[in-house]
Amino acid sequence: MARRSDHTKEELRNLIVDEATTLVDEFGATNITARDIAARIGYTVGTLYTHFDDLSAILLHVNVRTLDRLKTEIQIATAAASDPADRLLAMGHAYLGLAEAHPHWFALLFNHGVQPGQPVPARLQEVVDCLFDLLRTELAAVDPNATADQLELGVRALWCGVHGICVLSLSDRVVTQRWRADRFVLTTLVTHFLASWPLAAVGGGWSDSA
Amino acid sequence: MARRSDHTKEELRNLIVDEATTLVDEFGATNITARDIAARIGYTVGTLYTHFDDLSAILLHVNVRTLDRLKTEIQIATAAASDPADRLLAMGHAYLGLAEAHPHWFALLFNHGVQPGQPVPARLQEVVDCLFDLLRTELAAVDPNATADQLELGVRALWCGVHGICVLSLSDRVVTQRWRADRFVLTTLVTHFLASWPLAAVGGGWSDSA
DNA sequence: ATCGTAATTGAACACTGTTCAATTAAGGGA
DNA sequence: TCCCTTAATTGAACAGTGTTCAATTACGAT
Repeated sequence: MARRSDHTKEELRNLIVDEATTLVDEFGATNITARDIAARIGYTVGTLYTHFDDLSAILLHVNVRTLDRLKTEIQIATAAASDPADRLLAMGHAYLGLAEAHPHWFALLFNHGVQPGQPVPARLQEVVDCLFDLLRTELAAVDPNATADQLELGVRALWCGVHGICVLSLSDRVVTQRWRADRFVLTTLVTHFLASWPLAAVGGGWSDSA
Repeated sequence: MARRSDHTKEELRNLIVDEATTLVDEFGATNITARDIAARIGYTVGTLYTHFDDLSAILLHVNVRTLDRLKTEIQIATAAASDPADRLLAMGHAYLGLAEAHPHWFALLFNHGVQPGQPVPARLQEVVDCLFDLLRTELAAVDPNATADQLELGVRALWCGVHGICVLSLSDRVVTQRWRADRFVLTTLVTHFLASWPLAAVGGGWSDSA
């Protein structure tokens, strides 16, 4: 039953990640199995391991797709706004939008950690860096007088804030009452942040280049 | 080998949760097993299931402990500060402090979700509500003129922001470079937020009492 | 002392990720 | 055309997981 000619090595790899992505989106990463993926593409479970080291490796590639899509949607959202502050707000809403539309992708992205070992996928780091750059550019445009240190702190603070909204939005776990105003919270956070940006009081002497 | 007299029903329940809490703290929830817990307290795995429905139920009780501890530490931090704004900042740092000291507890708290079904543990909701109340009180003290709607949005925004810092701090997953300035980020976020609090522009007409 | 009740056991079950010898197909050389 | 090397695919195994349940054991009341 081996069908070596049906797909090239690379096609099959993509096929596996495609199917994994679909399954994660629908059922969540914790509810899918290696045998599920294999069955849906008409192969046996053993085949997965000739193309990937791990099930974990497959899921990491799903994360790359999620980040790629996030980047795309953020770029689209940015293009639609004209003011730097508006662009930052739009980026936040795009972030939240993807998290709401595909919670399982989002959960996998931040729960499925890389082992304490080094092997951080290059493509993943690359997309993250790109997103940070987008943020930094816009925040710098809001007030060109901000120092580099302030800028770095600000970017991080904004990212964290928006991310926190997304994370808590997806978990009616701890905060159990379903919250229907996440977008208002997002606007509140970003607007307040930008209203006093940059603040002279914070932003000096934190970077430890040790 | 049954030792019914060694512990009462309630003592044994506590013993199980105690051991689970310790193991989670050391190894992380994903790396411990029902048999591990049982072995460490000198019982068999079957015993766990006469006292709890699920392994998941045991982990939920671990979460209750985490929240209790969080509440305690936040109250301690609050007591040490005199200004409302300082208290809010101190609460944030206490939050981050626990997350850094016990990352596995923290991860379990926000990853181990309750099923879409209803059974939200009462004690859990109770502690969360208490924490929100603490936040609301302090934020109200910062500016007594804020409306109730603004207050609700503000509390949520602050909580989310701080939470996001904690979450991303614990994951060198996506943002892979280890970040040593989380406390500065926290100060930046909270300070900026409070510097323009409350903002008339946001805070009206978001609450849908439908 | 005996009995009934209930906690405890340990052996099973179905399922997971993962491995690996054996099988099968594809391509090249005679 | 046939064979032979190479490599992808298989399917049956393995160890380990959460979970169940009849059988066993110990306790408290009679």
